[in-house]
Amino acid sequence: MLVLAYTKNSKVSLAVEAFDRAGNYRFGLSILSCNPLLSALVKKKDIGNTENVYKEMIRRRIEPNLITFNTMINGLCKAGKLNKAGDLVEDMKAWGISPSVITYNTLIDGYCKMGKAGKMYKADALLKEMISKNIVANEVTFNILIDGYCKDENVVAATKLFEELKNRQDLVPSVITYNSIINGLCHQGELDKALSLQKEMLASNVKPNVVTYNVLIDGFCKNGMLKEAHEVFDSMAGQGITPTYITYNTLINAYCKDGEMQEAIHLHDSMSLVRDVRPDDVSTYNCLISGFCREGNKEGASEILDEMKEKGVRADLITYNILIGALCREGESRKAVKLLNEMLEIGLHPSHVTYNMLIDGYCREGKLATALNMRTRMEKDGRKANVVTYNVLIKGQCQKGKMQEANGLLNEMLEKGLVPNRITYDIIRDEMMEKGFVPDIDGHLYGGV
DNA sequence: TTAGGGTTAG
Repeated sequence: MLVLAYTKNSKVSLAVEAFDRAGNYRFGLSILSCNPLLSALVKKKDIGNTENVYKEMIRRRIEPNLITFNTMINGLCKAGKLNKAGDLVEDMKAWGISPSVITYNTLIDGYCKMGKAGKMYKADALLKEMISKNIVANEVTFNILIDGYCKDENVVAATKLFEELKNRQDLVPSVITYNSIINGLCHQGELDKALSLQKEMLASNVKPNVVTYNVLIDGFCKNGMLKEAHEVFDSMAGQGITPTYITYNTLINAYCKDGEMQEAIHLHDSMSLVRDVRPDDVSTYNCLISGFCREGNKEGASEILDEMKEKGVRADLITYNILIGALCREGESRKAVKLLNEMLEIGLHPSHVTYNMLIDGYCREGKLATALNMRTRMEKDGRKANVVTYNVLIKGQCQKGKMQEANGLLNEMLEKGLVPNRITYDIIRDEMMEKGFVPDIDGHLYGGV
C-alpha cells in the first residue's frame, strides 16, 4: 500500500524505496501498485528505475498485464530504445497478451519521433501491420502519424491522412489534429494555409486552444513576421484564450533574436500583470539571457542572472548551455569548462549540447587534442558522440589541414551507424572537396553530396 | 498512446 500512496503523492523515489523494501519483507505487492509506479517513473523519464522495477516485478512473480506492457513500451520509446520496445511486444505475446491499439500507437509514435531517415517508412509499416491484425486505427493513431509526417517535412503525406480522417464516419479530427497540421504548415512557411485551417476549425466546431495560438505566433515569428505574430497574440483575449508562459517565451525569444531587447524586457515585465501567468519561470529567463548573450551584452545577461538569484529561480541545464555556448563562441573555452564543472557540482547533468559546444570551442581555438579529450570525457559521462559531435570535430580537423584525420572521423561516424546530415555534406563540400581532398569512404555518402 | 516555447555544428 505504501508504494501506491507515495506514487499518488508524487514521491516517486520514496515509492521506489518502498517497492524495494516490500521485496525483502515479503509484503504483498500487486499489479495495482506496480503499474502506477512504472507510469510515474516513465513520466519522470527515469528509464533506469523503470526497467529495474519491471525486472523485479517479474522476479517476484507479479504478473504484468496489458497496461504494464504499454507503460514499459512507452517508457522505452521515449528513451529512444526502440529495439527494446519491440522486444517487449514479443514478450507480451509470450505472456498471452495481445498488443492493443495503444501499444501500436505508442510504438508508431516512438518511430515518428526518432531522428532517423526512413523513420516514417517504419511507422507506416507498423500501421499496416496493425491493420492486418484487425486492430482499428483511432484518432490518436492519425494524430501521431500526421504530426510525424509534418515533422518529417512531408506536409503532403500529412494532409492526405488529414483528409482521410475527415472522410471517416467513425472518427473526427480534434484540436490536436489541427494543431499538428497548422504547425507543419507554419514550418513550411505556409502561413496563409495555416490561418485558413484555423478558420476551418471554427466552422467545424473545433475550438482553437492556447496551443493553436502558440503555434501560429511561433510560425509568424520564425518567418520574420513579428508584427503579425503580435497581432495574433493580441487577438487571443477576444477569443477568451489566456496566454501561458510558453506564449510569452515564443514572442520574447523572437524579439531577442531580432535584437529588440527593450521589447523583450517589456513583454517580460508585462507578464506579471496577467493572471495565472508566472513571470519567473526559468525558461523565460533563459530566453532573455540568450538574447543578451547573442548581442554580446554581458552586463544585460548578468543582470538577468542577478534577478533570478533575487527571486530564487535556479539556473537549469539550458541556462548553463546558453552561457557555455556564449563563452565558447568568444574563444573563452577555459571559462566555459569552469561552468561545466560548476553544473556537475550542483547536480546538473550536462547534455550532448553542452559537450558539443565545448568541443567546438576547443576546435575554434585550434586545440584539437583538448577537443578530443572532451569527447572522451563526454562518453565517460554516458553521452555518446552524435552527428553534431562528429561534424564539429571533422570541421576542426579540416581547418587545421588534417584531412586524413578528418576522413578517419568521417569513417568512424559511418561505422557507428550515425547518419550524416546536410551540415556534414556542407563540411565535406566546403572543407574537403574545396581543398582537393576526395573523401575515401564508401559509396552511400556520395548520394547526398 | 497524440499537439506548442527556451541551449549546439553551417
